[in-house]
Amino acid sequence: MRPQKINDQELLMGLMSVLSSKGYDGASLNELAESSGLQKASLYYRFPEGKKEITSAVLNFVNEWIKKNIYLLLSNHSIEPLVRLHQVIKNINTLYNNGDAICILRALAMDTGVEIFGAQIKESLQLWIKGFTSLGTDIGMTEKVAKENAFLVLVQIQGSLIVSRGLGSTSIYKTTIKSVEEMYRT
Amino acid sequence: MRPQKINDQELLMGLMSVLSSKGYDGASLNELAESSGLQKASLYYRFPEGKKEITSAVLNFVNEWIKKNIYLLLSNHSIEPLVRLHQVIKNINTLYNNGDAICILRALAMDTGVEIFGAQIKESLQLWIKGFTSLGTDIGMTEKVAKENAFLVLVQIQGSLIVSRGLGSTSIYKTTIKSVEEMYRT
DNA sequence: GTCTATAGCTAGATAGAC
DNA sequence: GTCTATCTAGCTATAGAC
Repeated sequence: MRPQKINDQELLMGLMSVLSSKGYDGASLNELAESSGLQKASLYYRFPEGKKEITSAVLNFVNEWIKKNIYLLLSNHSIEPLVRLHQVIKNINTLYNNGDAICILRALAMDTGVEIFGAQIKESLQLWIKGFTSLGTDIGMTEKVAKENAFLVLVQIQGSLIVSRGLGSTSIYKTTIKSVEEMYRT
Repeated sequence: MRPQKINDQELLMGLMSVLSSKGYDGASLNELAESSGLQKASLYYRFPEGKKEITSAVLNFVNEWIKKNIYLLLSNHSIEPLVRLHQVIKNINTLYNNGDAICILRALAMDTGVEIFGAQIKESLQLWIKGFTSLGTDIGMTEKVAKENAFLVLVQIQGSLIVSRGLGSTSIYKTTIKSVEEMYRT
């Protein structure tokens, strides 16, 4: 029982960055190993089922991150709604490197990825929507309007990440983030 | 000089569908050949530089499609603005199979694809934006507002495609299309 | 211009030393 | 628990018949 060279958190963060930027098919085990600081064979020790298990573990990690940093925070009634939003926006900016990153959920939502990881992707998106719906009702929106706005936030942020990447500039991401903040200003 | 078994248009359409749903790394030459109705070696006859040339040709095809079915149509002053919009929406619905397809521009906008095809992706996105900006100014928006709305249309449609795929339902795509139509109702 | 067959390589995955 | 070395399958790409 040797000590772990790399702990789970570091490991998953490295793996996530490769899966996000390259996608499931594009991420090779060599790259995944390199980014995580382990050799291929060691990755198989940590994830015996290989690439599928690696990806699934990363998606669980992402799901936990979203739960903690978006969903639970937006549902936390002991914090002022606009303060929650402000903190969540900061977290989202960190997650997406201020618009310069590819969302792993979209990277994996190709034919290959959806077939295998569809349920996990859906779960994360739903957490996101539930969080923003909660925020909306807390500032006085009806359930219906709050849900519509929550979808709009998700749609616009995902879309702005695509367009930012396609145009090679994060300015539309930044504009979009500002307009999201406006949506909840009372 | 044998006759071509498959013409360029059919060929490119088949290739596009695989590249859209699988992405650049995920699309194998075997799949590309199968979807196009030719054998691998025949694909190399048509595209001597291989997968890169195939993808580049498909992106040119997409660019021409967008130019004709979105940009030029939206800029056609001899048609009523709202009629142009209506027709363009129909074309977009066809392109994206009413929300059930993956946009090839987003499929290729991963690290691997952007590095090689970034300029072509950017060109198509800019055509889209220019078209909707034209529509906006024609119904009385200032240049600034028209451009903001054009970005919003692109961002929302791209985002709604992602979320539709992630949730396994096209309903948010359809809602988004309706709200786009609303944006230009005078 | 399209095909079958195959070369050469890199992918995912495993064996076994330490 | 991590490593080096290696297996096999599938990949991109090519050769050469028709």
